[in-house]
Amino acid sequence: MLQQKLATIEDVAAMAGVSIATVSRAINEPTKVADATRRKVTDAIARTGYTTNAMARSLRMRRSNMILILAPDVGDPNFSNILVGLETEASKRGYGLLIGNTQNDPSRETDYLRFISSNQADGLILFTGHLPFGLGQSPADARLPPMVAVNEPVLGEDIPFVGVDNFEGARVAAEHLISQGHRRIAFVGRAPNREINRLREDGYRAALGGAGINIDPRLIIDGDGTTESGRAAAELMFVRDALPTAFLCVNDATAMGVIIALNARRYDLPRQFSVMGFDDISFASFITPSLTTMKQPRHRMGEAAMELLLTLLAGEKPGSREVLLRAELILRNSVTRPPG
Amino acid sequence: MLQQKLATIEDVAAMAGVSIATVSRAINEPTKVADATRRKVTDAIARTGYTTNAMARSLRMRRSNMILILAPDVGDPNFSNILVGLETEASKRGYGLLIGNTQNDPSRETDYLRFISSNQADGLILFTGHLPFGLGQSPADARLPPMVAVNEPVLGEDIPFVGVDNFEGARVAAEHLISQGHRRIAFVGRAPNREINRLREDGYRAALGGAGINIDPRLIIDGDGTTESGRAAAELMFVRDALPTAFLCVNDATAMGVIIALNARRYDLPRQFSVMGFDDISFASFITPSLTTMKQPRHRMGEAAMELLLTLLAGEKPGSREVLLRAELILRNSVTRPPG
DNA sequence: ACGAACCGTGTAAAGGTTTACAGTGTTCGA
DNA sequence: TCGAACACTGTAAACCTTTACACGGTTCGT
Repeated sequence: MLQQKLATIEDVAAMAGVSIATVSRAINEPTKVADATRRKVTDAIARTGYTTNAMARSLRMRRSNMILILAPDVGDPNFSNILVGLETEASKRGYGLLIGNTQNDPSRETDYLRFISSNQADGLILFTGHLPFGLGQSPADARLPPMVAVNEPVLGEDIPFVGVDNFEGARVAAEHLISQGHRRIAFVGRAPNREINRLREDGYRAALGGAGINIDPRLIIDGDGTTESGRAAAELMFVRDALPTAFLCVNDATAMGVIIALNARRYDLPRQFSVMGFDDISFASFITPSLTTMKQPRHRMGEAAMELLLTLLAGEKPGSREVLLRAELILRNSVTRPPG
Repeated sequence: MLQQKLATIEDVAAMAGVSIATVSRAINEPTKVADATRRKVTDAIARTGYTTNAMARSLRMRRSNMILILAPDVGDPNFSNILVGLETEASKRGYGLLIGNTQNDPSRETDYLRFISSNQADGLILFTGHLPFGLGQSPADARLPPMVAVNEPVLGEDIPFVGVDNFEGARVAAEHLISQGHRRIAFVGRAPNREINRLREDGYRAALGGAGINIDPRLIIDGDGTTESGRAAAELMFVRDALPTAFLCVNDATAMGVIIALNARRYDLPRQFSVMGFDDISFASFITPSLTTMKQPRHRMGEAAMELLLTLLAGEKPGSREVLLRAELILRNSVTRPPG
């Protein structure tokens, strides 16, 4: 009763009294096989509990129906929702997801490429913002595997990209602050060498420029996007004694740092200071005051990225090699009119 | 210069002037091949850029060196760190991780089993707390694939388990509150049919019992572990007009809900109420007041679970089929002595 | 000096699919 | 009635490894 070995296509063929070719066709191109035969086959499949051996199939077909996800940090609150989107689309199309957490370690990036070179994965989704170390440096492998970058673009490599329009989103955010009456607006999280940060800063500058506001350079503070950097940045402002009425932060984590610092100094938020984030991570609504921010359509980003990759994989020309989605303004309690 | 097709073992063999068997041995059992030959082979490998085709290898070896991770929600803040632990151990041993996000949808659970039955994954890590739907119901597949449950045990199935000692952890937490002088301690997040919740509640009861404290049943409130359920629970206490001096919450998310509710009612925390969580998720330190909680050794849980699974996979007898790690008390600012 | 043990290598089978090609039988038009 | 077109089905090759087995050559103990 209990089958020791898994049933193979041959067992099914024997039971149905046909050749293995016919079984294969009955499964993969049902129209090409006579009704009666097909019934016999499906019957035999049910009786044997047969499932196609994916390894043999991949070997023959030269593709694995697997996608490798390369992410610097799977714990990033931005990551998981995108992953769910990726996964929704992937499993809809019969693909599986292989996860590679690199922690920004070049050797791990390289290591994970073995999945590509060994045919265990057909394509690549990049969260890292750069090509995996070991890919594309030598001219030998000018042939890059099919891949798409998500969330963070890869600079100077013409890699298809799906993400949010950071420039536009930051501009909308800054304009919201301006519309509330703020004129002295800080930007926390400057990092010119990180594309996302740079774009958001540009959006901020564009909004202030558009409103005819001169930017006090002391209100622009470096940061690496961590909560701690936000906290430190806020403290720095007090040291410099150049205070804004509102903080536009490069992301929610940074904004939480700013809020923590201001709370610690016993300011009454948002009455005395407005704070705005970007991303709308899940905890943004839990901090006090709950965070006004720009929401990234993460699920859709994941879906769009996977969709793009799969069309690339199918050898078709994609509609566009860059998909920019709009961030949505989420109004909560951390922004109000400036004091006075 | 650019190889159209990937090099196979045959190309390497030809270039090195040996048979493919020797190449295979030079790679997999280097000691079994003469030094001079081995050098010729490694040389040829380098020149051709050969990598073993994992599909052919898996087909032949009947294992894929892949592990399927079945999780209800990859966005769970508890999840990612465990995943990193799993991944650390897995890639150390040459295994890859396949991710299956089930959203507690039985059909998705079943669907993901195709990776097991098609030989694409050798083993299973279960975050779900139950067998995937479709496994183990019919007596036919009495042969379960190698698997281990992590974080949440599978009830009544004798599945190897790695997790935290929830009973002991909750007891330590409750004892901490008692040591601060609390006598009226609420338990938020009762859910008798969820093993984790049940154990934590038991630990709470044990601590209070041990201290000779009678438990007011009105201080035990149901909850599903979400932030919203914590908020609702706190509100319910006010309605019931049965207030504790401290809230022991089944997890951090619930605790954050309680804190949000108390903050909203303008209580001064922790002076008027103490709140304790369990898990130490990353945001626990960011809420105000920062959360005193029990830290789960998530990274180690992941490593231990993968280690256990891999020994199972190797056919060896594991040291123990259940690994219970200790949760660590993390002192922050949400707990103090009761008022008065 | 002879057999045993051993070392290094090659031959060939096996692992389970997909699919080009060939073959058989039926239908249909002229 | 005959050939062509057609609808199904089968044969066998190909995908790329690993490994049992066989084989030839050395070493070594007696």
